[in-house]
Amino acid sequence: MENEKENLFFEPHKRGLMKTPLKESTAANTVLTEIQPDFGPLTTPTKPKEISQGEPWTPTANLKMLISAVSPEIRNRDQKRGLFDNRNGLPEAKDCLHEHLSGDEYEKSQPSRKEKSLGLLCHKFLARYPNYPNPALNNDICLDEVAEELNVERRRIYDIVNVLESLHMVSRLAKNRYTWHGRHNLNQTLGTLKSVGEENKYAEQIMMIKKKEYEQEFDFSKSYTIEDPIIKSNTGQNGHPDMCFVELPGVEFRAASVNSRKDKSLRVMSQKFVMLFLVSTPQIVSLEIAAKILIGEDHVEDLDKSKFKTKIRRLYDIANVLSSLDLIKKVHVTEERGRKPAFKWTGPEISPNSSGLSPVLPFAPSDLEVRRSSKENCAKNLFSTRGKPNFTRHPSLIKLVKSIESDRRKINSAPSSPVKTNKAEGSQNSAPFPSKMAQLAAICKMQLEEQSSEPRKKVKVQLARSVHCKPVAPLDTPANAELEMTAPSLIQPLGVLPLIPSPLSSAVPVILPQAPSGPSYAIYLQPTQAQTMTPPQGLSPTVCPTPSSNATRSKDSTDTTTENTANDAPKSSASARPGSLPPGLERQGIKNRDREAAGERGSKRASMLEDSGSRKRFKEDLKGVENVSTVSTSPAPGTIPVSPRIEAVSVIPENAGTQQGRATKYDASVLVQNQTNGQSVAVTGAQQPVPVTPKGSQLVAESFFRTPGGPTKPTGSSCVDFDGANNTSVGTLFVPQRKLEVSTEDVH
DNA sequence: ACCTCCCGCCATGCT
DNA sequence: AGCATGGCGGGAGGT
Repeated sequence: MENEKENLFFEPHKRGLMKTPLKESTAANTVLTEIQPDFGPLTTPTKPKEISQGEPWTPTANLKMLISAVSPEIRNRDQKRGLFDNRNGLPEAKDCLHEHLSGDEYEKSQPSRKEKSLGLLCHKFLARYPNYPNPALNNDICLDEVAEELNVERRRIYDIVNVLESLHMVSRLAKNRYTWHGRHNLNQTLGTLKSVGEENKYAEQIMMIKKKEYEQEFDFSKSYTIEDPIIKSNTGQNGHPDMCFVELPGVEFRAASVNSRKDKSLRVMSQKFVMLFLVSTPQIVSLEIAAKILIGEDHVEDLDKSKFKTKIRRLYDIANVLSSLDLIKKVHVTEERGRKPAFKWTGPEISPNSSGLSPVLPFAPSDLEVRRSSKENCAKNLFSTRGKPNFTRHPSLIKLVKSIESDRRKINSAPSSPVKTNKAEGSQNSAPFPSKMAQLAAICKMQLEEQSSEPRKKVKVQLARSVHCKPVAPLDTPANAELEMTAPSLIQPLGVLPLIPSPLSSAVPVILPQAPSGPSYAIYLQPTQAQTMTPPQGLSPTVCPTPSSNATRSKDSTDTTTENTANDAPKSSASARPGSLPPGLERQGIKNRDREAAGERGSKRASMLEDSGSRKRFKEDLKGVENVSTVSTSPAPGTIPVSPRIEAVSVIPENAGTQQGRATKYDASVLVQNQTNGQSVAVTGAQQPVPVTPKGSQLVAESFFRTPGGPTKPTGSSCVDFDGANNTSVGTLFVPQRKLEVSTEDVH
């Protein structure tokens, strides 16, 4: 196809091809590492030269390097040919290439570890596909091909794909084949994950953990382990043990094999990890806490070290991919005890897909309808088969099915007009980069590719925009200030909040994918349709304001601080975020976001663990709690007497762009809010006034299923933020006295 | 010394 | 049995 603007729609793989091959030097990879962020020179790629570290790079050079590094083709040619596979240890190849090199030299020529990092690999992978692929085109991904082109073992591709799958950015089509969905479903997915996270009371869990830690520090009493009831509670007892993979309609697993491991898979971990960010007010999650929570869900009991380490390893893998997607960025939280690795959410602000859950959400009726339909679709799929016991479906879903189908038809039939998205939205634009060299390099490369491949300036524009956007980012700042102040207030009685998982959660309808029939993905909206979409949940965010203050404070001990970093703001990076689209594009972007309205919620699956007795107990507690929790959201001021720890936080931002991204994406207004509130705002792109045209149905695909209101829904969207805040705050409490420092990490 | 996390063995489960 | 997936953790690069 001709692609219009950017080549967004061409087939995914082709993109890669488009790149202009500069020359690659073996060193290219190396270069990547060091590449500087500048993009300026996107245009002319010069020849790449290898750069020695330390050498100053010119943008052009960087680009070249990146390209070569990234470009599969190039790599294939050269590296592949011999160098590349060190692993294989093909001496011959090496020899050929590096005959002249001595052992040391040879080694140096080899790609460094960083160059082979999953994060960089992910960037390369992502560079191959548009953020918003044209559904009408063939968006299939052949794992073998990708692995070959990127010169990596297939195992690595699985790591990436699994995480992308958790975000519904890809879906398994068949053996060795995946379908690329890009960011079309992302907001929806995130909204759903947020809802599920809320239902699972992750915020509370986080708080509990922090509390425990805090207590331990002070030797309060026993050493708590993950085992605490609270944690456990979430986990299993209620009957809903761990949550299962949250699926979107149309994006479900089609392979039984896949399903078999669903519960343990990286995918689930990835979703849970994302949930933690979405429910946390400061949106900063340390690996330690994430690991504890994840372990807790699985098996509280054995929290042995090895298990913990393994979990951490996995989280790094996931984090690398999420970082490549610009959804999170690495930061460090510094406490008295030391520095702890953590990640900060830099993705879009998400309001939970209320799937009906929370009345809170202010959707326009029409929107609701739309969502429903989408849900229904989901439902359809979900219901259909798959019997995984683990999943639960929400009753309300059923209703929707009909409408969904009709929608689906429409959608399918609808002509797809190329969406304009600009890919720029994605990472490419992001001029601001993350600190990490690798990322930068990747980004640069992506940009280059785009340019080369695409015609356009759009990209440039976007870049520019992104830059502008950043200002928005400031959100954080306020927060920081507040934090400190607030922290004290945050204190609550330890026991106050019931961390207990809500029973509801169990109730939560899970969407089951069904796989059977044709790939639903086909359904994806078309641009127009997209527009139609309802405003996402995001609306509610506004509501949140209150929380904002809370939020601010609430931040967990750690994070809190950090974010503010102004830096972040700037970076914002619009870049990556899809949201940040050029004006024209924005709409589309928005649309995309919107669609998500419906959310499904996953249910947890019952895991094996837990003792029944405790479960019961928890369940009961939960019930009570839930109610409470709903309420609880509101902070209970003063209850707890803990000393706040967050006294001083120092942020060390480096790059920081965190939130900006979000801001970028969303309207200014939104941004404003954010700033005001601090982060709490959950704005969804959807809101944006996008005039859409309707074909409302289209959305369908995207929309997840949201659970219709679950029974009680614990927190409304707005509440959510709130909760987070509370939680956080709580966390803070626990942590008190430490000084937290957050620093974004750069690259090293 | 600690943080990261690459790498690939090998289990799992479908075909 | 063969192959696709992907859990898992040893061990090494980076800082």
